[in-house]
Amino acid sequence: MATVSHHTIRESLLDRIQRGEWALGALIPGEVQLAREYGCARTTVNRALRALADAGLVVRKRRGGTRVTPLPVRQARLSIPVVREQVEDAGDRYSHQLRRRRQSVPPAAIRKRLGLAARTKALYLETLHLANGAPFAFETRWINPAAVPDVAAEELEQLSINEWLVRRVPFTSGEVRFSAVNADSRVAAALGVAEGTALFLVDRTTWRGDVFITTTALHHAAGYTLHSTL
Amino acid sequence: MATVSHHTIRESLLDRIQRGEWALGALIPGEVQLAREYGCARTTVNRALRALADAGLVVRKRRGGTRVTPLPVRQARLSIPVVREQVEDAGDRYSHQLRRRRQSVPPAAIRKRLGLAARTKALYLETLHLANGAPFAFETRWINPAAVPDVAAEELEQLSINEWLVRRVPFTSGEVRFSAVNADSRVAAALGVAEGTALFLVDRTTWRGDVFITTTALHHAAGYTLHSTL
DNA sequence: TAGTGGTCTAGACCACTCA
DNA sequence: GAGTGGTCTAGACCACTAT
Repeated sequence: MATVSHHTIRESLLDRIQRGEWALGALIPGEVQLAREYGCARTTVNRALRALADAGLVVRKRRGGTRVTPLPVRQARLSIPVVREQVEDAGDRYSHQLRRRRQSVPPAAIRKRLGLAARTKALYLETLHLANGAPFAFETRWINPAAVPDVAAEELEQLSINEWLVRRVPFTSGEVRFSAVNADSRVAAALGVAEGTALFLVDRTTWRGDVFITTTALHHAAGYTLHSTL
Repeated sequence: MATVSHHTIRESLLDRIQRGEWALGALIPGEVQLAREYGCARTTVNRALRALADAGLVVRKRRGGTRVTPLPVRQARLSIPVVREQVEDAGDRYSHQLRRRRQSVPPAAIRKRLGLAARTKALYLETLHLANGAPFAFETRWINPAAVPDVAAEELEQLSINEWLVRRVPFTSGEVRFSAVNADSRVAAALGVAEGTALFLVDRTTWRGDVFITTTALHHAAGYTLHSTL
């Protein structure tokens, strides 16, 4: 029997969309109709269409049918790996240095983000990540002490705080922000670049339920590129 | 009857993973087992698990079972909208200026990327995108003339080339790169910032099948931030 | 070779929303 | 009210791979 997989149908529909069989914003045939066309169960067509909808290529509405997305907004999926993996995936040797570690009262902006009471101390860490011994990224991080078990200093020699948290403290949601900044003197010194150099900054905040866990700023060395396919 | 939806199961499993019921890398019960536990069809459990796998929280292998991802690599989904929408979504008024438009022989790097023969001319465009009249992003773009129908200059007064291409020329695949660069004199002048200012650069290349369509560099004004949830 | 996930089917009922 | 997608079920067979 002619096996018609949801992959086949997905590819076929994608092709038909891209060839312009249906205009942008136009209605495409319903699931029942397509199932007849392709000679398969409606479930199979449904799965193919759901995949296309996930990819943002069609928009589906009950009773309203399925339409080609009017203005195709392509989505890029970025994976945000642990720094060590980024370095090792590039074929480089990873190492890290804990540069600073203290308990202190965070600045107001951070305190608010971590949901701490005034004058409460939090854990502050500065880590330098290296690739083949050269600075790769400079990380500053605040940790909500109430949300995270104690970290022994010795542990941080083995595992960067970055990876330690990923392994030990699960989070339920998070936010990332990417931007470009000129290196200030402190970061420039840490990364060994000239002050003012454009750096790729990744800001991340994570929490579990409604408890903030940590917020971190990762300044990547000059030339760093984040890429993805569309 | 107690309706057990794949959403319910997904949430429940997510919760159990996040509460640490299974260690990182540990095997979780099979689909049949879970179906019994939740009192539903295997198909339903399957769908929930597939969703978790898509999100990168579990890894599934035939015969090998389903495991909690050893090192959870969280994925961020970024949508890359048309510049106009970015501006308008922020509540600003969008406008654009076509600053330059000429046919010329592209530099070797670009020529190679577009797959053009030596000395072939391509279309080069410079566009300034504005938000409330202030520079928002400066776009330079090379277009493979063989892949794209002629663009009349008048059309580009109505629609930026960015949006014109999205609407008129479907593509099948693409690549994006994000990085930080110091503004050179030309870009600095266009955006009205000091030379050396850190700018967020988005490089995009798209093609249809194996024909290159266009490659573009979008320099965003200082302070631009791209964000996403994890 | 056996066990696990991957997938398809045929049928059913539901939920939403457009006319 | 009716048509479309959303989802669940029960059963089946297949494909991969760990042992």
